[in-house]
Amino acid sequence: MKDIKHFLRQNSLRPTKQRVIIANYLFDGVNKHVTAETLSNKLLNMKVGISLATIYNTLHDFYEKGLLKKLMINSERIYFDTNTEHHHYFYSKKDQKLIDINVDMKVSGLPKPPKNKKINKIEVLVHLDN
Amino acid sequence: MKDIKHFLRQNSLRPTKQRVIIANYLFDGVNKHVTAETLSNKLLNMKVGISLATIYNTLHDFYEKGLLKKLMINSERIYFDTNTEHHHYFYSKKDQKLIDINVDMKVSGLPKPPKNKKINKIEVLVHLDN
DNA sequence: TATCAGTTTAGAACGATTCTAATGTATTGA
DNA sequence: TCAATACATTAGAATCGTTCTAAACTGATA
Repeated sequence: MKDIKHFLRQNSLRPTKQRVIIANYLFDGVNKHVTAETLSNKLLNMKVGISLATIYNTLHDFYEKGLLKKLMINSERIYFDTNTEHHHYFYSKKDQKLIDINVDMKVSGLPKPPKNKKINKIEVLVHLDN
Repeated sequence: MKDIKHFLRQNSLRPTKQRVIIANYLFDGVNKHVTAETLSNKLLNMKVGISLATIYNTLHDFYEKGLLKKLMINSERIYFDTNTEHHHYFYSKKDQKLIDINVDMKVSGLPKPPKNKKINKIEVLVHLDN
């Protein structure tokens, strides 16, 4: 509690009731992938009512401060990942589920980027069947 | 013209005026990445008016027949790629542009997929800066 | 060439997200 | 401690890409 407030302040975020609740859930030490909807449901399960607008605002604010990574996995909704380290994913379309790949992987055979462009980062998405 | 109609029929698609126009544009031998919007604009430039609903229907129909690949690059719109071979991409967020990577690449260090799941395909997305 | 299944279309509906503007609250500094 | 104010929250409206609806149209078939 105390440290979540501290943590928010450290990141120039005013520790409001809603942000504290959401941060407590998101940054509890277990990495998570959430959407506005899954987060809202989780909060409802916890008997906490926070408006959707605030959930969107908060996810966005946390993202802006680098506390969340934004994922573009499918075009239906935006996923946020509490693991902001560069890493890769397994993705099961059937389960609509992402699983972190937390080991180093190497990509070989990469061609040169186009003129005047440089490589920022390489993302590997491993699609799962079944 | 003739062969586009033939091509559509081969793929169990009735060669209507609109589908012929769109297929002629999409499958002219030059690979393309389009969204419903960019395709609509392109058709308007060509002085062809095809309703948005038909554009969506047609892209979807072509996709269903395996003539287009659907891309989930960002969550704002759906991209379709006329190159249906498995391949990778450079992506420039700034330019909102995708560039095909048509060389073989190898990914090493991949962990085992979760129980009861098997790897379907591996997609590499190379983000460009600048 | 009549029939009919499949297609196109305008516009309505939808769903995720963003915006608006009114209300509420954490922070500040006196 | 409290007033002032800058920042947050909220319900509900708006937005925007996409899908649906249902009426009009057209390619295929016999």
